[in-house]
Amino acid sequence: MYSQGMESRERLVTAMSELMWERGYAATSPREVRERSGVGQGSMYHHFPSKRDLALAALQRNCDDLLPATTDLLTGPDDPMDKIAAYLTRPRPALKGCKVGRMTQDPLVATDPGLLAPVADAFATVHHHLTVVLREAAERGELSTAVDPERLAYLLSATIQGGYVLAIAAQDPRPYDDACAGALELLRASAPPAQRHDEPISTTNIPAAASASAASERND
Amino acid sequence: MYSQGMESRERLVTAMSELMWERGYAATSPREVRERSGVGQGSMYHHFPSKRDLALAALQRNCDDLLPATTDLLTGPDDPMDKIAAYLTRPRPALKGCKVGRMTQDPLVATDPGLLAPVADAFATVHHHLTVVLREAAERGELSTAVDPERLAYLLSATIQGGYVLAIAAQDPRPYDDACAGALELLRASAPPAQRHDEPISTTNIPAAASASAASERND
DNA sequence: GTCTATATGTCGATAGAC
DNA sequence: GTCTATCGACATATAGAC
Repeated sequence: MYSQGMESRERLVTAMSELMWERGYAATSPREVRERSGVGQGSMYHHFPSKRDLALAALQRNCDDLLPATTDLLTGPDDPMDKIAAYLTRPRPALKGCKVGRMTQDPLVATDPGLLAPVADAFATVHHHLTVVLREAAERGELSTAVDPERLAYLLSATIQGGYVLAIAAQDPRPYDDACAGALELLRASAPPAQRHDEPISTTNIPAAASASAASERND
Repeated sequence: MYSQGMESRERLVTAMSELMWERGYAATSPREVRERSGVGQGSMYHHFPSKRDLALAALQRNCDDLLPATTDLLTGPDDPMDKIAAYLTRPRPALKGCKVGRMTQDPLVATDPGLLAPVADAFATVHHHLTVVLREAAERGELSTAVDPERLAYLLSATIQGGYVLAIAAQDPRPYDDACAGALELLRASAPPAQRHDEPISTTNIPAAASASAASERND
């Protein structure tokens, strides 16, 4: 139930949004949406002729919720490697998974091009920005020029998405935090020796990732 | 429908196994299992008192199907970095996803410790073997000693699992192939200069990953 | 072990009054 | 725009004969 001032349509999208994150698309029923939103059966089908229409609006909403923060960060004025580090260590809900990425594992979404489109667009946008920043970092000698920035960009997105999978399997955010921390350290370790300004090579006393995943509720 | 010689119980597990991969647990109905297995209603509930019991058997089966190949590879006699390379470039069904990892995205599985256990065990086993091999590689100077092998092991598993997410979103195996290829190249690029015996540093003419994901049907 | 019949609930949607 | 009533189909079993 949400505040009375919120319009029905808005409440429906918000409820569907949350439920798709918590349970996925196929597993979310109109009844649950009605109950959580406090909107009646008639109103619901007035605003959205089918469950799929509501899901499309909710999916779009979830993408719009997550993308701007990432885009702003990656296109900001900071040093490229600092932006990569910030992207990889930003707090994320490791045990809840990604509002957007999770949708790819729902067969009803993955086989429906219309529903998959916003998800594909979101990942394509992140990939583009990551590629640009990684290329800049390589040009400054802050990471290896032996690996294609496009590939590295896919690697970083995959690390985050796969980190969720490992964390949920283990019911522990650590695999997520470790995967992201490992990616960042490996990027830095690949930098040409002249430019390396991080810690001396050592296998002991590696600081913990300070469980970035525990804190906030950002995502992709 | 499967061969007549197959026992009912076996046919049920096989059908459930396939359907859980294709559609997930929540979205698979007893009716579909009956139809695909050709086993009648009575027989089904004779062998498995509930859908969950059948799912547990199918999940166990999927883990048993995938683990041995990985374990054999990683504990084999080859050079550590060769084993890592083989693990990362092994053909996998990028657009179908992982039979085991996919289960973490099904809310009904993720919130049921009994169902999640075989999944958690499978990932823990892979993580253990990867850690051992990565540590060996680091000791031989074939990759950076600046990154904890445990973290790298999580990174590699996450790369594969996240690669599936990106490939399905894009409906194209390339993000999967690129993420894995990028991880391997980055590992190699991180090796101390003395031991690097791969290609000279260059940003052009990087060979394609030869779409490993298209070929076979191995998975995790 | 396998079969057919039956049961109870929910899904996703439609109808039509207000 | 919102309400209540209703619908046919399917989900997840259970009952009980063979």
